[in-house]
Amino acid sequence: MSEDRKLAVLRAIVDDFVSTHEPVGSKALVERHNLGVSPATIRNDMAALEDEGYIAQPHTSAGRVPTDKGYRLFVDRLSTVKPLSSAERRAISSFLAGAVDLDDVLRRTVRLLAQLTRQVAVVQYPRLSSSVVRHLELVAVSATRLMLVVITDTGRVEQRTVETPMPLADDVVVDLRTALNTHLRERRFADVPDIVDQLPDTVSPELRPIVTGLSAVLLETMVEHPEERVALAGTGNLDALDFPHTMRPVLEALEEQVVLLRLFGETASATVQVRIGVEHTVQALQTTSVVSSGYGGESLALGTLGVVGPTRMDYAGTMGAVRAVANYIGDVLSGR
Amino acid sequence: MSEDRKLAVLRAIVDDFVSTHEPVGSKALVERHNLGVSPATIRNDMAALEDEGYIAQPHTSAGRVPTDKGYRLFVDRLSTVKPLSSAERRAISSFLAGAVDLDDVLRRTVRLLAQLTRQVAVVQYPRLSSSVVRHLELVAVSATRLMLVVITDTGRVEQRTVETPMPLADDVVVDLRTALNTHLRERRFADVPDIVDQLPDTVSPELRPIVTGLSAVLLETMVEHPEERVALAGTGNLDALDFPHTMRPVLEALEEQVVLLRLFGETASATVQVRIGVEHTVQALQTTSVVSSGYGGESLALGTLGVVGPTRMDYAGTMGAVRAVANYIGDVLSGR
DNA sequence: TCTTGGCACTCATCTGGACGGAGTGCCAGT
DNA sequence: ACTGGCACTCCGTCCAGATGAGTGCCAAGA
Repeated sequence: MSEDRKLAVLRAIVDDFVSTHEPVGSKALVERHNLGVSPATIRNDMAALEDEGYIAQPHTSAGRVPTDKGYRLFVDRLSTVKPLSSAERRAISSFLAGAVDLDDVLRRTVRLLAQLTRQVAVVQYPRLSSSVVRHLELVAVSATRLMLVVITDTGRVEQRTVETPMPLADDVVVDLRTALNTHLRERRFADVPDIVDQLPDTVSPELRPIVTGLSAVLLETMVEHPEERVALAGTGNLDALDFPHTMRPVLEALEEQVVLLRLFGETASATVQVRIGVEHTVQALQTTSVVSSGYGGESLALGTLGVVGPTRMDYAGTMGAVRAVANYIGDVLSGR
Repeated sequence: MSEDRKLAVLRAIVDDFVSTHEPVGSKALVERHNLGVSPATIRNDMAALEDEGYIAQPHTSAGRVPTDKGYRLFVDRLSTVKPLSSAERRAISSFLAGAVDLDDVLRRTVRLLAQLTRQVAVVQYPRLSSSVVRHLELVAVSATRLMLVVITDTGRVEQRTVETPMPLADDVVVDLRTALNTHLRERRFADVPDIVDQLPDTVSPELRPIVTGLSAVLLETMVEHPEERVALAGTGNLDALDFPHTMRPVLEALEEQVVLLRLFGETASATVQVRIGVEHTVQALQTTSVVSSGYGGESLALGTLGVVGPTRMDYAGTMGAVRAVANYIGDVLSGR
């Protein structure tokens, strides 16, 4: 029995099943692909593939369906990432052109990705940890209340209010703002903790309690509790038929930012990664596959984006779209 | 035939159908409600209600189902808003306590509302048009690029980048910032257009081209294109069974911010409003009902929030939850 | 040793008919 | 104005049988 043909059969099964969404049998297989052998031979190969766990039968006398393990083999060895058509490339640039700010860029990106793949798209905002502080702003919103605004090089804006232990005069606020910017501007977020630690020592004693309070909030905002955000689109592309009982758990998981971030926390590199069905650590996503990629250039790793869909998806096409969009948005954001 | 009893019958039908989700017949009706008459009598009433368009039969010899018109009558005349239980009240305060910023408040609110109603919740960010400018910030992100940040009294932060026609020195940026704040701080957004118009005249001639450019962006950001935002939660609560074919159009509509804002644009007042099925101007939502309310106090009208669910929903309970949450968040946000 | 045609077998799906039950509309009687 | 009775409609379910796609296995051929 030819090992090569066995793989060809697996590929054919995946192809057919992905497009028809129905179990595929030996006869249909030889008709639709020129395998050059008879159905009986295919049946032998299929039996072997089933023994090895790559395909399964929903019930006796039905065709075969790829297992998660089968998809894995397919993705690893049998499929090549499909480059986008030139029409699709054009769509990307025209879709992203004219974005006015970071929010807008990400909103457009996530919708674009959802549209290209006809699946649910998720785009993580540029991670704070790999950003640089562009500016810190301190605004008195009341006598004892400051609003702290952090602006990063990627255009991300984070804000937070801080209670001060005593009322502050306007010029004190100015001093504080200057002090903060002097020490933090153009510094990488990764370096922030060390700098913030020493911050109270750099100001006059009477300001120290205030700065100490500010430092705590700074740390919390920028390091400990860096509210990483994600944009989501295309939930309407989910097809109830693809999910055994309901798609409720999937929708719930998608709404849970924590889950999405965990998902992406595991994908750092700029290459396209695929996680299939049971490979997920999150229970609710074990009926789905996730295709993801970091964006922002080789070393930058600004963030991650990807799509979530049924395990039965067009991996080649989806991987192509994810890769293309990741490249594109990486260029856009690092060119800022 | 008693008009009162006819209404009682309608109420009973709505009650039963909402809880069982099955067409309700005359016999079941007299059993479950003490109407004090026989099924035959009820049948007469039902026939009348059907003639008048309040209820309908899915097919001959099935029970009756309320029509959108029936729900409308029910909501207007037959149901009273159900106050929350004390446990629910407690849940609200504990859920909202500890929110650190506006984003956090709205995120928590929308999840809370989704959880209380077991439906899809939507919360609009405080409308810019009814906000007051607290502070304007101008940050040079490169020689010819400024980032404009607007902070409102409700804690909302909007940002936008502006290209300047010529490179700007640091002290010029400071001057500009001061000028902007002098004229705009503490002004209502509604007054912004007039002020911005006159802005170029208030600065020295050499700054005029820059200020003109800034003015345009200011207007765009704050008035013409005020990116109103919404928070969404609970899409997992949608039940596929409640929607004829797929819930895809509903999910798509929910993702479309424009649609949601249109939905809410029509709800300004602080009282709870209900829009049922075909009453929607948006096609995709005609299989749903929306319960919404403005928040932010009688006159303030900061924004709107609400829930989207199947027309078959517990209107009394939902209206109670929406009203309570609107009150609560109104207090929280105007107390800032 | 690999491939192939043949064959018996399994089992989901479809069909059509029968049946029960829930529900209705109508009518005549109180 | 209400009620009980009655005939009728039509959905849902169950059953039996037919259909057909698909399999596994085997024995024969290359």
